[in-house]
This record gives sequence, structure tokens and C-alpha cells, in this order.
Amino acid sequence: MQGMIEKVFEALASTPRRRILAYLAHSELTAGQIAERFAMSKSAISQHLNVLENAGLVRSEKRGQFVHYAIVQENLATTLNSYLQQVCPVSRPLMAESRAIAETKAKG
Amino acid sequence: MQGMIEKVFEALASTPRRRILAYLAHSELTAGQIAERFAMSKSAISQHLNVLENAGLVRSEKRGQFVHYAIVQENLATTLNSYLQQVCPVSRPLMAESRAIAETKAKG
DNA sequence: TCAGTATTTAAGTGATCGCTTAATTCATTT
DNA sequence: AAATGAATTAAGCGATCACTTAAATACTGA
Repeated sequence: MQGMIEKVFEALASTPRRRILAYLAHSELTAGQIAERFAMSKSAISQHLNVLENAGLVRSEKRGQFVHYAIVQENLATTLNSYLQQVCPVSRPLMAESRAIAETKAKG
Repeated sequence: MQGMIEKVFEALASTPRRRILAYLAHSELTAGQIAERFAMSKSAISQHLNVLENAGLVRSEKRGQFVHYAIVQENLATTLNSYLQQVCPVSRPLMAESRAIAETKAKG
């Protein structure tokens, strides 16, 4: 496993990791807040977060005692869309959407 | 692993399987034709094709001695797109636009 | 029917994954 | 400094994955 696409699909292959991303979709959360929602040790969550961060799907920032995690929507959207475009040209409309997200984020 | 989304992401987690999909993007191929392109046994390719078919990403049809495989673009596109919508809510307002583009393409 | 080709299925094996508990690091509070 | 709390890192273990080779199945043509 080396490239960005590989890392992203590897990260998304896990149901707990996709659920973590879903939780982060609406707001930034600390590692502990995420862990609270899962029937799984904090350690396990930390390991999942590491995989997600390594794939560029989340970013983390330590503030005092807490580590805050946030989704990196742009990377998820552009990776999936570019793969989709590569494999099924039918999906071209998604590109416009992806571009629009990128522009929205750049301005805001 | 049960739902469709799980199966799709599980299938896409493998680099050889993504390469198989890429090969099938341009034309239908037999199992043997796919296997020729990989430094891997026919058996392994058959197993990968089984995973992809089980995820609804390819369909197969036996004609005489050969089994022809084809990509199911729609399932790939709609699965990734719907997941993206779920996780990147920013993109939701743009769906109407996306749909409009798709409809324009369908008509023209 | 027999031989040859295409493909799948079965069985086995090493590598990786996903978790656990325990130990560690870092920040805060007293 | 000592104790507490948040989070990561380390070590280990069972389960699953991704291959392999060998056997089975199915079709074709002499």
C-alpha cells in the first residue's frame, strides 16, 4: 500500500471507520467523545483515527489535554470522484459537484 | 459484513480488484483475458471476480466455454455517491444541480 | 468417449487486521 | 511533586485475507 487512493480505500474498508467519519461529518469531536459512542476501547478508536488521518480523511489538532478531530471533506470527495471518473465515465456530473465543494471551502 | 455499502467498500479495498474494475471499464472481458494481465493465478482472479460480483460491481454471463465479465457502472457510481452525500453534507445542496446535469445528458 | 481448454472450488498457509490489556506520554490541578 | 485524566503506543492474539496448488466441473471438438 503506497498511494493516496490505496490509503483512502483501505481506510474506508472498515465499518467502524466509516461510522467515525459519519460522526465527524456534523461536528468536530475529541478522541474521547468519539470513543464514547462505540462499544470499543479508546485505544481501538485511536488506532482507527490514525488510519483515517494517515489517509488524509481527518485532521487532528491538540488543544491542551484534548485532541480534536475533524473530517477533511475535500479529500474524501475528490478521491472518490476521481476514482469514479476513472472507472465509470458515466459519473461525470459528480465532478462538477466535487469542484463546487472545493470552491465553497476555498472561499469559506 | 452484510449491507451493500459494506460489500462495495470491502471489494474496493483491494488494489488488484480496483485494477480489474479499471480493465472492465472499457470493455467486457472473459475471466481468462483478465487473468492474462495479472501476475497472479487464474484461481486468484476468479476469487477476486467473485468478490466483485457479490458486491454488485460486476456481472457475469457464461457463453459456451467462457465466462464474460462486465462492470456494473451504475452500482459503483450510486454507492459511492450516496456514501459521499451522507458523509459530506456540504454537497447536498449541489445534488439538485448534479441531477439536472445528469438529466440534461440523458436527453441530449 | 476421450482429450483439451476455461473456469471454479477446495484446502492449506503466511501475512495482515482489529481488537484487547497494559504501559507510556503529555497536560492539568492541587 | 504527586495524582488525575486524555490519548497514544506496545505487545499479543484470534480472525480474516490473499494468495498458492491441486482437484473438480463444464464445455468443445476430434
